[in-house]
Amino acid sequence: MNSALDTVFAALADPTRREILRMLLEDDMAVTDVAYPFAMSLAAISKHLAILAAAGLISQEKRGRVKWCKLEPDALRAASVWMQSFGQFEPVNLDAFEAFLAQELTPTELPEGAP
Amino acid sequence: MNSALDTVFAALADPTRREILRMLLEDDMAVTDVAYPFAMSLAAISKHLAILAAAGLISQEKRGRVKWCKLEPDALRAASVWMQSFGQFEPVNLDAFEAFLAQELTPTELPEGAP
DNA sequence: GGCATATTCAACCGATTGGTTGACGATCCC
DNA sequence: GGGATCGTCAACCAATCGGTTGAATATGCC
Repeated sequence: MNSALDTVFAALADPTRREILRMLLEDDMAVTDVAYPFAMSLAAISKHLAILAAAGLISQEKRGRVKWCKLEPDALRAASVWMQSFGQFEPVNLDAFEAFLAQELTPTELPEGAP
Repeated sequence: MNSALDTVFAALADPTRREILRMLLEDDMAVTDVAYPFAMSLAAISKHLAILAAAGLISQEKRGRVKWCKLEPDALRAASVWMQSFGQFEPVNLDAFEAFLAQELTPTELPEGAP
């Protein structure tokens, strides 16, 4: 029924894959460079990347010989929303939050740069 | 190394287990009652509950014959924090967010984490 | 052309997962 | 005591997972 959450959570359940995501948080990387710090074969990393891509957590684009991997953090949104529905620990009303955002951010002061 | 996130995300990767958590969000339940809506054996549900308990997502307390299952949403906190570290999808300044919360919530409905 | 580099494919392997069934141990209640 | 209810245990099964190795496919470079 809800296989998007299945694949996202399953992808996040492996520490190698979480570490890959953490690495991609800093910058886009080629498959070989992703594999370098890990004590496993390139083929294994290639499989992990395929799983992350299937979950939508990364995208892959081939330029020439090398395939670049890019983090797609939006794929975490559904999972995050699901988790927040249990959120006694994150008790905010999302509608109110979005209203807050809409009112707080002027067109010229984008979120990251806000003083 | 980081097996807490492993077990939590793995537990969340199964739709049956997520549905169980959703049910427990409404109220504590006995094992038999948890199993009732599912088209699978009681033993299967018992295993799912053991996995959720091992991940810390529920607690189980036996009173007489019946074993009561209780949601433990705090176990989601570590996973939620991990996910938010990727939080381009949550582009808001956290300070502003907390200010919003402080202003929006009356003192009687403060979240547990509020200062 | 020919070699090196980047990545995947295919076959295999052992361990784990999600499910079943049947037997079993507790507990409640008449 | 004895039957019904609650839940787990143990053994089994097919499918999936995470990894390996070796061959294959592109692509870049001299």
